[in-house]
Formats: sequence, C-alpha cells, structure tokens
Amino acid sequence: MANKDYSIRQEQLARFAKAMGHPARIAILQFLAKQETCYFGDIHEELPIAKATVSQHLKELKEAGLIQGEVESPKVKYCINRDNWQLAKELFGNFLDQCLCEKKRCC
Amino acid sequence: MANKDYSIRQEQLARFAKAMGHPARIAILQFLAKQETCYFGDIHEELPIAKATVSQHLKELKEAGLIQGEVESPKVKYCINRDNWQLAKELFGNFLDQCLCEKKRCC
DNA sequence: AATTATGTTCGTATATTTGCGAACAAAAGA
DNA sequence: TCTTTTGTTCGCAAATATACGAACATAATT
Repeated sequence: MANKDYSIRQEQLARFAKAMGHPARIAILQFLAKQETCYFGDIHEELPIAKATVSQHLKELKEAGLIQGEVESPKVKYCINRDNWQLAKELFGNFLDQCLCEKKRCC
Repeated sequence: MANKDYSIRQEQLARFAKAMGHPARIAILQFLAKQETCYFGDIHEELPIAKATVSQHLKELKEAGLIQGEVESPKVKYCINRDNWQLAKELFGNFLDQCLCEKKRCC
C-alpha cells in the first residue's frame, strides 16, 4: 500500500515555487541575481508597491531561504542565498527534466 | 525614469511558479510527467486528499497551462501540456541561471 | 428505466496572502 | 539632544487559497 505523503523534495520544491509565485518576488530575485549592491531602497525603487509591502515580500523570500539580509546601518543589504539558489536549480532542473512528454505521447 | 511594471516573462514565470507552489500539485505534475496513462482516479489514489480537492488542484494546473485534460467517458485523462512545459523549462532555466552569485560575491 | 462508475461543481469554513498607511526602531548627523 | 534616514512591524481590509462532504452530471451497464 502506497505512502501518500509528500516527499521532502516535493515539499521543498513547492516551498521554493510558492516563494517565486508572485511577480514582485520574481522581480526582486531577478534584480538581486544580477546586482552586487542590493540595498532595500534600490529594490523598493524598482517596484510598483509600497515599502511595507516590499519588506513583506523580502521576508517571505528570506523565510523560503532564497535570499538573505544583512544590516549595514542605517541600510539593509539583501542578496541571493547562494546555497539554496543552487539547491533550487537542482530541484527545478530535475523536476522539469523528468517529463517523458517529449519522448512519449500521453494525450 | 524606470518602468516599474512587471514584465510579461516575470508574470508568466510567477504564474507557473504559483501553480507549482503546493506539494499536491508538485506530486500531480511529477506523477503525470512519468506516466503515459493518467486518469483522474490514478492521480487521486496517489494523494492524501479528497477527490474534490484533487479536482480543484487539477483545475488550477490546467488554468496555469501546465496540464491538459481529455474526457474518455466515464474517465478523464490528464497529461502534461507539452508546449507550456517546454516554456516553463526555458523560463525557469534562464531565471535560475542568470544569478551572478557563483561568480561574484554580493553578501 | 434504474443503477453504477467516474469526476466536477457547489456551498461552506478556515487560513493565508496581498497591500497599505501609520507607528515604531535604530543608528548617524546636525 | 533633536532630527533625519532607512527599514520593519502593526493593524486592518479585501481577496485568494485550501479542504471537505454533499449534490450533481454524464455516459455506460444491467
């Protein structure tokens, strides 16, 4: 009889995906990915939303492990979390590559 | 002065990511990805949730364009949407690869 | 014409997400 | 010490998401 629980990898992948599931957070990640300097203010400037909302999105990305923050008073410097970014690459890569739909037809 | 709106690609990536942002939907996609036969009942059997909930998750995946369904009365056959799966691969691939964090240090 | 098998939709309850302004916190500068 | 700069947190409102059982729909079977 099958174990119907979700696997750790499925949970982790879903957690990353969920964190990426909002255009503002995609934009933030994309901005951080190609910057070296990455202060809150710079991020806020790029986005069409209030600073309280930006802060909230950053918090979610941090909790998902995709970014990290560092206080450089009075500013706060954010950046990609390298280890977890790498993990996300592997999880998404494997996930998206495991589809047989290019080889065999289902529908 | 910068255009603060989200790009089409960012919106699309977020839409895919959001659809993948739940372990049940990851499990469904993973199951479909490696199957040729893919009836609703088979999917439901794999998951620890009620059929009404499974149906709802399938609807979301369909609306996101990641899967498609086909009635084969009295069953319903689901499968990966090949074109959009390919698009997702490209979008996630480019997105995850554009990070400089392996080359330069930010934090 | 009933019955069965297979899924979907409806109605509902609860929880989470998204967004904002206002208030707050902390450290630097006047 | 008062002020300024920079972000975070709080409190709230509105919208979405998650989950389920019950009711419904549809076509095949008896």
